[in-house]
Amino acid sequence: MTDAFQLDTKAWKLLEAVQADGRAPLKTLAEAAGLSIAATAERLRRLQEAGVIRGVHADVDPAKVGLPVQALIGITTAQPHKQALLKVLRARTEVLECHHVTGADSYMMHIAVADMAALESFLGDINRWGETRTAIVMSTPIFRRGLRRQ
Amino acid sequence: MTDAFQLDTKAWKLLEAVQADGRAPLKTLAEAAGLSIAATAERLRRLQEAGVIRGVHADVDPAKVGLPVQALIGITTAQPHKQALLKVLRARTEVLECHHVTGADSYMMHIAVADMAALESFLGDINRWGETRTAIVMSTPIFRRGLRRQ
DNA sequence: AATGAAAACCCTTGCTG
DNA sequence: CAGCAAGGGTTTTCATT
Repeated sequence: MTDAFQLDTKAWKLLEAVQADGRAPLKTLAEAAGLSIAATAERLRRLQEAGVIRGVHADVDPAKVGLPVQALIGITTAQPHKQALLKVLRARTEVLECHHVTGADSYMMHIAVADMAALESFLGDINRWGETRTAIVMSTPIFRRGLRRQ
Repeated sequence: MTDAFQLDTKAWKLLEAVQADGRAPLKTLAEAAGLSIAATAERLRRLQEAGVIRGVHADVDPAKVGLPVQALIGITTAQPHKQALLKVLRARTEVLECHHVTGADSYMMHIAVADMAALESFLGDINRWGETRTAIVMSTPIFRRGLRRQ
């Protein structure tokens, strides 16, 4: 189900190229991978079908659209409340990402909000479901790095 | 410098469309935004120039390329060691993302590794720079959700 | 800023080696 | 998988508003 896909050098070069620029024309990706255009199109199609490439998405800067404050929030919730909490989190546009994790926290999430008042309000709302721990993001020195061949 | 960009309804529709499918043809994006193809291309160009769109990237599933174990790691480091630690983290392909945060932790990072042995080895290496706290990611119920109009 | 139309470029398909 | 060619789409450019 979640098995690793067999990737040769050309597949890795192709993945690196399409991670770097998802809108690059096939011609450019083909040159990067050392493949013909037709072979590149076919490989891309298969990588997507296999789920190696989950999608291609524009990355929008939260700060540029009015959400300059980011935070990482952990929340400890009792098992019976997990589903209700998740439903609430899914409904809140502030939540960029949320992981179900081992340890003291049940969930760790990454949020972006307009200002400290919005953060306070968000925390007030979710505190109903458990105790939270919040770390404000000051900067992001390593940002969503593409996967490379080990 | 990091000022919010003025976005009208059509710009938001365009952003939503290109976040949903970064490789969609201009024709499709244009229909989603209610613009002509030429106007769509021009707006996309300006959104990228302004940094609202930071890039368009293929999203590769770590599990499918041999990195099925993910973890969120916090590390507490004394100020004089921060630069050295960051240099190490940048050099390690395991690190997907790393935030400089407020609170007890200096950095919070998201990593993907091949197995528990690789996680143990990674932690052993960075423990030289400070105390770490590790949460294993069991699942990711909310994954890199695109930004929507508030 | 937006439009429509022309020109340039790109992608797909089918074929051969 | 490469190369080629034909065709149909797509993107870019540009004159116009």
